[in-house]
Amino acid sequence: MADVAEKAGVSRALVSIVFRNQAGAGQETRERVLRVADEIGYRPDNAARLLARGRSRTLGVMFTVQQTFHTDLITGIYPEAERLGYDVLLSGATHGRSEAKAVEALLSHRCEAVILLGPDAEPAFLDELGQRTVAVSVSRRVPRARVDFVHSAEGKGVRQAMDHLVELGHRRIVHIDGGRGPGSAERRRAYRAAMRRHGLEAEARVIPGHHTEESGVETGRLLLAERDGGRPLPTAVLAGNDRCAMGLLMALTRAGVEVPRDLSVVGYDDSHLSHLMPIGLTTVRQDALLMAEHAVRFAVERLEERDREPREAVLDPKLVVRGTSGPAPEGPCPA
Amino acid sequence: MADVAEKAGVSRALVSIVFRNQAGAGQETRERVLRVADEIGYRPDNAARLLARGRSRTLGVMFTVQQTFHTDLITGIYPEAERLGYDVLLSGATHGRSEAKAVEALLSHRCEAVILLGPDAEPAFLDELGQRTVAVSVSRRVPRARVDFVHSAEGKGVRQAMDHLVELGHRRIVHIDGGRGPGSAERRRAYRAAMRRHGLEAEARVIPGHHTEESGVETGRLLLAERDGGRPLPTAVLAGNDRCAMGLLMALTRAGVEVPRDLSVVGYDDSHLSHLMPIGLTTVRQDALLMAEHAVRFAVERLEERDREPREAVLDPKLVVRGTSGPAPEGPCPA
DNA sequence: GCGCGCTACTAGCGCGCTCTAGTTCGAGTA
DNA sequence: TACTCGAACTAGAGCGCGCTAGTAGCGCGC
Repeated sequence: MADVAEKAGVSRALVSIVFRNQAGAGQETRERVLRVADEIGYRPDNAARLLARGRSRTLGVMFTVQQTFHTDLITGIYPEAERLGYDVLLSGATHGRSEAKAVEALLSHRCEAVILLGPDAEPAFLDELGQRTVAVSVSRRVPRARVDFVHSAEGKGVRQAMDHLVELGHRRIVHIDGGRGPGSAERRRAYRAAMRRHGLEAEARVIPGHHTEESGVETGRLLLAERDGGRPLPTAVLAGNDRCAMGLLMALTRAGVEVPRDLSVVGYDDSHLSHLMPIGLTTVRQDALLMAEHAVRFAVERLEERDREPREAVLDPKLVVRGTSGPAPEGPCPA
Repeated sequence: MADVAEKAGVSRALVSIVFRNQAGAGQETRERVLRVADEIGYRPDNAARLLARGRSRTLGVMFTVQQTFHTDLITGIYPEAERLGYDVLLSGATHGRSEAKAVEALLSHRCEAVILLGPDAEPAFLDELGQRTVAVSVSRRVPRARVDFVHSAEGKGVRQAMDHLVELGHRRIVHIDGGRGPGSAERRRAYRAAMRRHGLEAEARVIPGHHTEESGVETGRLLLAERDGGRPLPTAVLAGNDRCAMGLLMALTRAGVEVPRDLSVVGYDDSHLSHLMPIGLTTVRQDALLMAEHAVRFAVERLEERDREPREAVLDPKLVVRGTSGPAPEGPCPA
């Protein structure tokens, strides 16, 4: 920077002004400074910048690598953050790199706020984080923590899916649970409520699982084993999310079960996996772009107005009917 | 930091020593400092740290959101970087956020080296980047640029796939090209060579495409239209990558073409999509973990020994036979 | 001629840390 | 006793910027 200043015949402060696009520099000087900087190959150093100005204007995003829905969200986070003048830093939680570690990395890089995509951490951890900094949780509700929250109305999504299935004549509808996964608890509750509402309480069954393909495969195996033991297959399965649904489909199709003729499957997320299936996965769409925008806006607004209370955004999901759901094997029989 | 120092009754320098785990502090003092820091809630500020020590020990990783293979790579990058004492910063290229922008973000955050996952940028850009900093390209060869390079032996992978198909009796084998995608040129070349080697030169056909599901779908439509126009379907397709293969499968299966009975499909990458298909995608596996480790090691070693020449690592891929490849419809007929 | 306001610019402190070059002190050695 | 030496600790400069408070110069109205 000093070099640029000298070569352009101005002071460092002036160079600083030019690079911050601040008023107080003549047009001519401005151009000269930029030209010289380009020649020398000077680019402002972010670390020093952050240090000097106290604020980093950087949002940290923690996500789970492999979760395709998260990449959809990230795609939406970048432009919205840029629009509001914020930088974005990504930190992935993976096998062997815990969420805590990922978040720690973000904080030590001076992120002013953290956006957590489908966090799986302890509520206590999240609350503490919320006290320490501005935090937004996407997809996972954290009851009493000081954390903004963006999610889709899980209940509504599940209800739409269930109504769709019941309308198709399904009665033996099973739900694969998402365990501690984001949204699972709400989905499970909504499933139970829907079964009750349709008078299918006796048929209700929640199979424990989680939001991975493996879980779907396992459940598939379980159901097949039960069938071989005499218990009939369910006619429809509401999976915990798309990945789980995909695993289930794989296991069933391999065993000769035809979807949707023998059994219907509904996923959740409408991650870009959904339309990959040859027949297309019927699923509940969450508007990732909109969720991302809300998350960013919440973070930024809490940043600019520090004592503001955390808020909650609930977006309406929408059932997307594709090829994996069809009439119940027994044919329609209105309950 | 000053607060911690004061409260612990030591100098700031000593606190610094403790937090850097450096020799020069008594065991007792060390514990006291850490305890006080914890009480106050002090955590060292990375920006200041970087600034002060001149080196950031941070690797930047540019990846393409949505590319599942990249997430596989990232999973491998984190632990290896940590092992070598480096921090990792992620920056995604998405729709509307160019690779240049993503890289710029990394550099301005003081990354010492950049690892580019399947970069799609101009060779000139990459070369310039290589001059400016330590850069490693994964999957994409950059002819004369000052950039390390990690990839799998595309030729070998394609050859294995082609041998597999020919062995199954296929002769009309089509290749969907990956356009400018990483590895495409090599794969195309190897496909042509394999066809020639098997005396199928006359049957060789490369359909332009790229590494996305959409491209696969389009090609599927094209082939079906051609069939309806009288030109027979190929008996096997070697797709540019897994995503393309998935799209193709979707299009074909929807139209009633049965895989692998009517047509075999082979992908490339063995991204975690591959085992999702009900019947499992036959594909060429690239060892993401190993590639990630090499990339990190290259970057670090060039960092520690600055005048070292860029290197190239070529890893052997392996054909993974799953359900989408089977005997040619006409039955085996050794060429 | 004077003060006024305005634009274009500058000096220099401080952000939170690391690091070099010390100082202090007690144990070991001749 | 006089010294060396290493371990434990400290003072203070400096990393590359942003920012506040200021100065220089100029046209303006009275």
